[in-house]
Amino acid sequence: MSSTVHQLETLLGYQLRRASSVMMSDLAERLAELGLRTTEASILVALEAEPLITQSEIGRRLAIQRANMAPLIAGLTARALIERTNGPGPSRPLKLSKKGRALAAEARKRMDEHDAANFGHLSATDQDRLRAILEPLWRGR
Amino acid sequence: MSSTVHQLETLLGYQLRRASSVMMSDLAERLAELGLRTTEASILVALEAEPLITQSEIGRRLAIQRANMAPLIAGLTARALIERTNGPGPSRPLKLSKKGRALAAEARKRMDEHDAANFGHLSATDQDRLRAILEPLWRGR
DNA sequence: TATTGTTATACTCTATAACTATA
DNA sequence: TATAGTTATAGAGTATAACAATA
Repeated sequence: MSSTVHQLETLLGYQLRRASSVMMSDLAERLAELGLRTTEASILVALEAEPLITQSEIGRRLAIQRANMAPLIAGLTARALIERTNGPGPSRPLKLSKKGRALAAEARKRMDEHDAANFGHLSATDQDRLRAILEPLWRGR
Repeated sequence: MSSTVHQLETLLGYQLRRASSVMMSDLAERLAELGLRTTEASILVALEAEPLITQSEIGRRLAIQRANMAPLIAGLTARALIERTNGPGPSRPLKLSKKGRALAAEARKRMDEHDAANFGHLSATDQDRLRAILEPLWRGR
């Protein structure tokens, strides 16, 4: 019956935050070897998975706001990793350049290695359980 | 045998990031009603749980660097939420003021509500499983 | 009018380097 | 010397507001 004051570690939200922070650092390190930040890599990989979508559509998929997409796309374009196509209207769908496609594949490989290194020890069942818990948290049930 | 390009959502690391991001936003909203940012609230709650530790020790517990602790502590001190004691040496252990203790309790309550709202639907077993997966990720096995 | 893309701006968290003061 | 605290500074991600161009 001691007046135990709860530690932050008892909170699942806190556990999630600390785990995510360490995971992001690990991923950032792996991607830095490719000259990519995590957001840049996620854009390349998203575009690889779904070619010819617009930058605002990528932003919607990755939860990056329009205003923040602009400089990211500008940077990737300046590095000749992506190109704008001549779509009709203001949208200008994006595509990976040859160089961009190769880098996207490399980035995807690093992400796979990151996942394997950090979650590979979990059983397939536990991996499925984890996904089933996490996904509704950000998709909103 | 289609050449399916993997989606980011298949990666557990990505799931963790998106979930953590949404959870942090939710928590930040709840704490903002108390005039606290997440880092500030975590410092108050940590100090409530373990009185009279130094600011660098708090930083070690919460993974906040010394250099970043300085302005945080200065801000909380200016708001009369914490006070420095006259410990020997350069350490100057911290303590919550009466006002700080009350706010820490409020913050802790918001954190509990946040956890309940977002993880409360999970069975006790699933909550234990989640903690057992997350904690080693940041403690380093 | 609604959407896209852009610019400007600001806030939060995090990171490194360098300095002072104290044991 | 090792640790604590501080200052300055920078990078990265995220947020809002406002504007122009296009359907």
